[in-house]
Amino acid sequence: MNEDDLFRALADPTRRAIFEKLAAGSMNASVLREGMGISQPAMSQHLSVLRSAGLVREERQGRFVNYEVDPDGLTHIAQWLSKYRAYWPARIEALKALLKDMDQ
Amino acid sequence: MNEDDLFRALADPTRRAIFEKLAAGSMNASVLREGMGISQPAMSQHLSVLRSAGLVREERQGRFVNYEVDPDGLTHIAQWLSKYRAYWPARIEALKALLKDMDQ
DNA sequence: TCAATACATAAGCAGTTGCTTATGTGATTC
DNA sequence: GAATCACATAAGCAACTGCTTATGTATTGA
Repeated sequence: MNEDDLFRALADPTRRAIFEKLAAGSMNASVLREGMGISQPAMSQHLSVLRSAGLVREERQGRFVNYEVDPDGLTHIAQWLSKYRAYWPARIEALKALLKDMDQ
Repeated sequence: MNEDDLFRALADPTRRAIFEKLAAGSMNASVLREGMGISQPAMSQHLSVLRSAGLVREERQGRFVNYEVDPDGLTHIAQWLSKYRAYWPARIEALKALLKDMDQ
């Protein structure tokens, strides 16, 4: 779970779509695959990449494997991003709102 | 300058190193290449990728081309990240500090 | 226990990536 | 204006990626 794995995992649009879908709520690999237009092994491989990047974690439930967003990966990106805060324009309203949320 | 270009640009460790070096201060491609162990064309190609991703911008100065961090790319990543704020653990102190900086 | 289900792994392949050397293009300097 | 310097582009190539089909491995239920 290093920086390289993280950015490389997010570099693929299909994996970002999977991640985004999981962010809406945890689900198993089969449900996750619905409407994505890829084979079952492809999904399994993508989930493996996301998992070793720390973006997703799994929990076996019977013969299903439930996947959910792992905050660790997101935290790592936030830390990477924070290194460059000197370059952020002051007018990022969305981010300001985010910070206010975090103060609660 | 879409999301795909952004994450794909950051997926390469050499490009992240270039970006990090530029974050410490703008400089031209030759100075940037010092100690990086890649050829001049390789550097030119990396800078081209970073530029079309919106992470870096250039300004010709005589026969030199000065490169600097483009805040647009970072803003875009921050926006992407903010979509998943629901999953951030409350204890991200670094980010909290960042937010306080931005309120000024 | 045997068939079915959910998922992972193996193997192979076409397309992409990052690098190199070679060459082209502006800008400067003599 | 010819040589030089800073950088970009072209072409080619080895390595990597993301996909497929085929097969393996747990888990469940009849």
